[in-house]
Amino acid sequence: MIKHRDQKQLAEVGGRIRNAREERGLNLHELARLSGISASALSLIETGKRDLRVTSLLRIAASLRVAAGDLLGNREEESQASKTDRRGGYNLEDYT
Amino acid sequence: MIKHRDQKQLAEVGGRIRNAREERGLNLHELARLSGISASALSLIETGKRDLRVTSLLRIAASLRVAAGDLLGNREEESQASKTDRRGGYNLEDYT
DNA sequence: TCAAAATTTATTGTTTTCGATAAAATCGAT
DNA sequence: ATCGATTTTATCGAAAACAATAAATTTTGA
Repeated sequence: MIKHRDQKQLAEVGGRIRNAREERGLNLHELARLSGISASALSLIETGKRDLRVTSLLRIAASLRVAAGDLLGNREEESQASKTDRRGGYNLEDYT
Repeated sequence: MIKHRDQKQLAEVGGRIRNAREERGLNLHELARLSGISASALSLIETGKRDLRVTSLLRIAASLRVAAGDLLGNREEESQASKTDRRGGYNLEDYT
């Protein structure tokens, strides 16, 4: 199952894929044939229910002729980083 | 195992991660703690031997404070698309 | 040279992606 | 309301990601 903190991001990525696909007038089966990813997997991806692999993202981007980075939301909000760290601004707390 | 046609792309992504990590003076264990991805997995990723999940890429990018799209090589060469297709420039051949 | 640090590789077990398929649900046009 | 197209959801099996750990290798610097 997908971690709660990842869901939002995956839903955003999926939404961008869906937008690009629909802008191009493709249905899931057509994108499946173009990308080599099954329509059922694409449905899960577009609805943010699956954490796809990077090469899958790259294939989808190539099929839709979109820059892969755009699907990740490249020009978006910066997460505010903690300021309590040494070593050039890095907080080496454990990941949580 | 990773498909031959994906290796080059993954190696490029891995190389960009490594560059960003080294620019920041972090070692694999430190990035592991920041990102929640083990150092051994990071080694495989940086050397292009593992097809990481999108949320892993996003966590690495956040840890390194790099735009995730930059790790995918956002400003790169365009793959020349085939010209033999209907439907607004889409070639619906099977994926191979 | 030598030793510590960093990275790579290997192993094991768990979880997840993914294709294939089919069935259920939703949507759209008539 | 109905029919067809599209999308969603579920199930199965195979392949792969991943954590944890440890061993091997490479790099670095004293």
